[in-house]
Amino acid sequence: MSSDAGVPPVIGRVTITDVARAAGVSVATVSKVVNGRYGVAPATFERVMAVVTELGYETSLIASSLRRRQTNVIGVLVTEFESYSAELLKGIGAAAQGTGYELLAYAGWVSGTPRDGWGRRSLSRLAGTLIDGAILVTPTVLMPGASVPVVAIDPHTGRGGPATVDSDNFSGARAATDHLLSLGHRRIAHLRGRSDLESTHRRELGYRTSLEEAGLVFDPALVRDGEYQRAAGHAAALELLDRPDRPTAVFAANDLSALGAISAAHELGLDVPGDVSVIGFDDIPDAGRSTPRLTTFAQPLHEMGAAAFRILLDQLSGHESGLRHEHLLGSLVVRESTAPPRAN
Amino acid sequence: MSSDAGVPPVIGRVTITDVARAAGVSVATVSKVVNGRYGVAPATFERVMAVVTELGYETSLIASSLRRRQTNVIGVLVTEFESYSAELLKGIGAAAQGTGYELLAYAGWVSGTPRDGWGRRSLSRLAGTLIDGAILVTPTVLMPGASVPVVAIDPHTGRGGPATVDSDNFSGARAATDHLLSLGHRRIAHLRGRSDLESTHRRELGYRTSLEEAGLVFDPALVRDGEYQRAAGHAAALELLDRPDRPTAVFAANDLSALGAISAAHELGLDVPGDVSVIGFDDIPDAGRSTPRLTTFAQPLHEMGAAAFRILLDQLSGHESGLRHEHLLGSLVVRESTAPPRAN
DNA sequence: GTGAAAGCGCTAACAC
DNA sequence: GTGTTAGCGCTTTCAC
Repeated sequence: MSSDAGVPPVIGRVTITDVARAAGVSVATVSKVVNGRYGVAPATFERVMAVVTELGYETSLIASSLRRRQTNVIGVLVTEFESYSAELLKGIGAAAQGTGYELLAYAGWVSGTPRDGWGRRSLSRLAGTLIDGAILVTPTVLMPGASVPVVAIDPHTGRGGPATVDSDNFSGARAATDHLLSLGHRRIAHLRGRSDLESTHRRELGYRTSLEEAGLVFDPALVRDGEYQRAAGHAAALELLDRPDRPTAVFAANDLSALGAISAAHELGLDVPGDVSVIGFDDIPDAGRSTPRLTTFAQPLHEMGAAAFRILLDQLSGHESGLRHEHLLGSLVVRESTAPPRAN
Repeated sequence: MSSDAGVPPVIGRVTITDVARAAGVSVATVSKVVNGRYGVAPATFERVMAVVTELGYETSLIASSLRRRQTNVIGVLVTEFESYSAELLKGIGAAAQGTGYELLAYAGWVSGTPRDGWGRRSLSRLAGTLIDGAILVTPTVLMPGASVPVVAIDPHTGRGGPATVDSDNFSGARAATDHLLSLGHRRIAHLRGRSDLESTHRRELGYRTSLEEAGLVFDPALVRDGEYQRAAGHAAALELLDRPDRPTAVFAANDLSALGAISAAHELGLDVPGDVSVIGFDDIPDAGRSTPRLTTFAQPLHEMGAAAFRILLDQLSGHESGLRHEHLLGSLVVRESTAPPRAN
């Protein structure tokens, strides 16, 4: 019967005012109790706490963050939740355990709006109030004068701006292309990523450099936009593979578009890797479960997320001296989607 | 030189007041312009917009949500970001595309605090202000009187409370156990999940029911707590397998603990599935990439997430008639970690 | 030891 | 068409 021990029922959200009224004190006192400030009589403390428990009151993160300076919440800003960002998130989450910080992942891209602005927009909307610091995943524009510490993962920008964490896009692309080359492929197509991302250009450059060093002439007709997406990769691969002089291998700028390429090949009745080899980039979880299982250049996504969190923590605690640019190495993972070209 | 065309530099976050001052209007007018309300002269509109662009102003999600009724943001509340919640998140994210809602995933469990309360706490902190509705992932306590629509995924509670989405824990566990049974196993151990979750009990019940129907007596010594975690699964399996009368097969209540069991077996010099078969539950991405690849009962995590989002959207748009409890079916995925017991 | 009051950035009535 | 003002829920001086 404790639920009606003199405390009137509250409809909707329980606010500090409800608690104050029920406990017969002012909101200021409730605030002090809830935040463990000094200067409250033990008896008052008890009484307020009882009501707090009774009503199930929790201070509103929003209201308090509006007034306070810090929230102990770190924001992870992504365009949307897909494999890549989800893997980073796991790494960030693991690193956050035990630090006392809570994580808030925000997918701020509303389809239909221009894609570029999401990072800046999300940051502006959350920073300075809700979050103490932010990890930006693949931001496309520089954000000077951010009001909180920021770490960017695989950003478009160079090293001049905020702290960054990235992986070896260029050498990874070279490793992927070299793998195809060493298998004996000579007609190697490339499915490019999103043109607004720096990683796209670095991967394409790696591809072209490897081709060149192997003494092959770069053929623009063999390059298509895969947009880092499954559907786009599928469509692009369809065009590429549906012709007599089709390439014998495809280097996709990420796994999603590689997976799209595989399904396109299947749709055309082509065997992978028998008729065409496909290699991806990232090593997202799905890469290990496709048929055939995807050969890819693996990025250490968990480690990248964890590194970003650590750097941010450094900045938050005022260690300006902390490492500001971390570059992590990936590795080639050879599975089943690549093989020597069929003898002609 | 447009960056100093009469607009004073602003330090820190750009607020509506800064814009108002720079444009020579009141904050109310800026608010109207920014929110596209009627009653603003074209000239004023232009001028304000120019300053907004100039300064890079974005309305603070926090401040506006404190005042407004709705924010167009849906909260996904999880204990932490790990494989299970990450997969759900991807499904939710896909369903959210194009709906105009933004997603905010909040990991509200700070290690060191009691685990039970996180859901209620997170919800209280965000609901009524920041988010219009919430998807709770594996909540452990009922939350009556939530101030926003809520959908729970795999909740502890029955169907009396909020809308729910779940999978077939009982029949999935039966399918997993039956698979082991059909291979000829008779000594089958079970690694239980977290005791505060309903799914744990239903999976254990499925296991025991299958055993019983096969005419086997349930042996409590063959059941250990795997806690749904890798490390706990490892430790529990170590005990279970390091004895002469060790079981020939292990049914782990989820993939993480199954993966822990496999590493424990390897540590003991046991071959999987040669010496001991291991089967998991969930089919998280890692299940497809272990050595040996894990046999498991797959839950349709993406679909579950998408379903939860759809139900929430229904509630948000006032369709009280919408489906309130969705039950999705999983399927057995036989890979390499299970085989008939070695002939003795 | 406690409460009144100001103010965080914003929106919405309501004046002007 | 524009500005003034109140107030969302909270924290924090500063009186009492």
